[in-house]
Amino acid sequence: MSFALIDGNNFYVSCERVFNPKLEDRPMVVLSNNDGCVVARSAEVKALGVIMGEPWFKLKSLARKHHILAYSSNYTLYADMSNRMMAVLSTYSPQQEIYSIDECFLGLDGFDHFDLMAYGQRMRQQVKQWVGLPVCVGFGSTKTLAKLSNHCAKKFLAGQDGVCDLGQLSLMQLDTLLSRINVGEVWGVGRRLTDKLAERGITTVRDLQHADARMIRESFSVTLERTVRELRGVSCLELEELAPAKKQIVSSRAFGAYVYTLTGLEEAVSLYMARAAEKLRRQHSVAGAVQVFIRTNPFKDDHPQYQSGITIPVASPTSDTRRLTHSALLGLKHIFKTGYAYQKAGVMLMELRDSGHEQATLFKEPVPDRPKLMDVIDRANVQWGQGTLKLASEGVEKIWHMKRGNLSPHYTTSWQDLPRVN
DNA sequence: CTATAACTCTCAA
DNA sequence: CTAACGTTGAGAGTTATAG
Repeated sequence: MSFALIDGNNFYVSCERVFNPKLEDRPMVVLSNNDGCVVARSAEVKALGVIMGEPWFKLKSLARKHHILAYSSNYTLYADMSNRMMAVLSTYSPQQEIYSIDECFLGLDGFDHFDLMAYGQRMRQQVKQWVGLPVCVGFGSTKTLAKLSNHCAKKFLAGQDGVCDLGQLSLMQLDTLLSRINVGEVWGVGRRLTDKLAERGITTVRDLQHADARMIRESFSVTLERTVRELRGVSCLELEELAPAKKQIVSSRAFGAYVYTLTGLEEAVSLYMARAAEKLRRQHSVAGAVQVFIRTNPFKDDHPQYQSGITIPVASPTSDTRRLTHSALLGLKHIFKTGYAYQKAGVMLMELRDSGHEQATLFKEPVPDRPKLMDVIDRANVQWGQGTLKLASEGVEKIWHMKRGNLSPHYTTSWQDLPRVN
């Protein structure tokens, strides 16, 4: 068994460029919610030294100097583009694992005598032509190696034209290549681990590949030991074709403007719970407990700080927005303290299980579930847009709404957003 | 004491 | 003019708590 890992290049940036070709070759970024941080960078911006996650306001002067364009994130567009890309790639193997919005693994069982380099080129070419997005392809005998291979393809380290197959290198070539890649590029090795590994003299991928497995398990973790094995070509991570149901569902957001009142927080929590409950119903689960949390802005150290959260069990597991919201608002009242500038709130659905065979309750619920009502609400919001039907507790003013200063049109999902051609 | 729950840390996109 | 810093999910490891 071997794997392919296909990854979109600067995915969000590339999505914007598909519909606005003037952005090609321009230094540009896409920002996180509230136009807060840089979450995607074009090659031109990377060359200027802009790092991932940098707060946008800190880049303002650099941006002026180099005419960096910044787009608010348009997740509706990116999700739709992702679906198109995944659909094309799914035709290249009977086994696909969609790992994130911009990357997927393919299982290559029985592709032993394929010309993988040519196969990868076909994927690239077809995704570019049919969807408009540039991608890179990496092949390897384990998922970790396929990931690393993709990294090489992107950096033109051992690949040609955005495709790389580490399996085609001789042992000597591979050894040399791995000794030139920093250990931090390995899947699962973040900044913290990079530092800890460096203390033990492990700085390159090659170092990690040859590290003593028992030492790694004892000094680090079983996870890293698995990574070492995978680097040696021993497959420890399987392809997960169907995503398992989530064990928890979170909906949280920073506000566009500080919120000071309980009413304001109640509106936000109601909205977040509506989104979370939609996700819950989509995977046909019910929740046994609800967590709600609020906090002030931790970056403002001259402001009084407060953060709190509370978990409220629901009387019986449910996916009914009204009952879940009721519990969340109960919790919110409990933790709310007046006199603070709140910057973020969120809800979490916990103790999830399959709906359908719910435990019969001993006592009658004060508020009974209304599954048909929930179904009508979900359908209406899909058909006519989010927020078409909602609970009154969400309110209407929403002065705390996200900041999205430079949002591109929903080119692929809204007729209204299509530019007029005259 | 052990078993579990709750919480913290790390990583990923 | 100033102030302006993401979201979601998982897993492992550690600490607190119940019995």
